[in-house]
Amino acid sequence: MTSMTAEITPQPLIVWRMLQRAQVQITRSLEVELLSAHDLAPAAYDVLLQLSEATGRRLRMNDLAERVLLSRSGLTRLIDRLQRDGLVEREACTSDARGLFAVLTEAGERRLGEATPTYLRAVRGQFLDHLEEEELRQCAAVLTKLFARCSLEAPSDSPGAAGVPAGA
Amino acid sequence: MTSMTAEITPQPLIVWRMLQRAQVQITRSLEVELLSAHDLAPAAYDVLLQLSEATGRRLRMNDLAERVLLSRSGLTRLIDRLQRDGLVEREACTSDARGLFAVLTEAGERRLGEATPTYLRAVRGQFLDHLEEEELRQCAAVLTKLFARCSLEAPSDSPGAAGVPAGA
DNA sequence: CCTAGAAGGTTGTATAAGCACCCACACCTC
DNA sequence: GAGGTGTGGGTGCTTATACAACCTTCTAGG
Repeated sequence: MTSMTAEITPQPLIVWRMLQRAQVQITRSLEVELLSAHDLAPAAYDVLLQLSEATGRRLRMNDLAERVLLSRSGLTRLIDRLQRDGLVEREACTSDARGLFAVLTEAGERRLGEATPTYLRAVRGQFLDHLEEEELRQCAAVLTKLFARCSLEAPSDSPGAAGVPAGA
Repeated sequence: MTSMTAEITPQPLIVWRMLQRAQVQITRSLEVELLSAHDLAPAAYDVLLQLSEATGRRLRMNDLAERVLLSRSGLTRLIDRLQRDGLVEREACTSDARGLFAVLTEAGERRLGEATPTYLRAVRGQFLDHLEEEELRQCAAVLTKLFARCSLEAPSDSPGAAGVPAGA
């Protein structure tokens, strides 16, 4: 059993450790698939996805950086790469000369479309498929609670965020 | 349901996205605390922790790399840094001249001891404290299931891992 | 207006991590 | 016991990311 001397890892801590490992391993497997099949890093996929969901398929750099949890400089470089590959473009913001939009291109949309089945397959295969509906609901509840109670920023489409009237 | 136009992100997917964000944000906050208070990156903390839990306070490089989910070269460099700071030492393996042990030093143990309250405070404050016992149990159950059913490698002290006969 | 300061983005630089490759030793077969 | 294969670990190089400093433009106050 886990105890026999002083208990170094109290039970709740183990949950944290498991969570960490699970997340890392799932993410890594996702990364491998996405990279090998579509030459797309997870962060890049995330950018394309966020853009595709945004109105006008465009987002201000700053806004986008927050959504994908990247520093602004990190996003600058990521967009550089995506632009080089023709998946996004930068477009000036007419109402604020400092501002720039990252805009999803046709090619970017296509690439996102190609990659999405891979993405879904990976996430389901490593995660979602192994949970019952009930368990999934529990996860959702727990996570929602965390976002509400910690200072965590919820994803734009989670319950508690704008466009999703929770109980609907 | 969540829909109102075409639902781009089916409900289960949202769980995944929330999980990702939560994990990243918690980890980041943990990193900030650990770095600012103890000049210890999370990976470094993890290494010290694993060593402290190992018998003889030592682990083979390869073994350690697996436990902290780092590539071998990544671990080589991390141990380099920790060794430079006097927190671990390398020690030859008598039974296999190729092998090396990473060994926790006194200083490393001390540093781990200092950092642990910070670590615990962060994990609890961002995560554990916000969940009821019941929710925690649900999380544990879900994660355990994942480790069992996916090809994920469980942490050494989780249920399902070696020295831990689940029900004990 | 003109200036002070804040905000949006990019650039310089540092760091951690991974992959591919390399060397030394171990094991196995003959 | 000599050669081939595999394993443990380290090195060279590339990459993604962060932080800090920077430039430009916007906004407020005088």
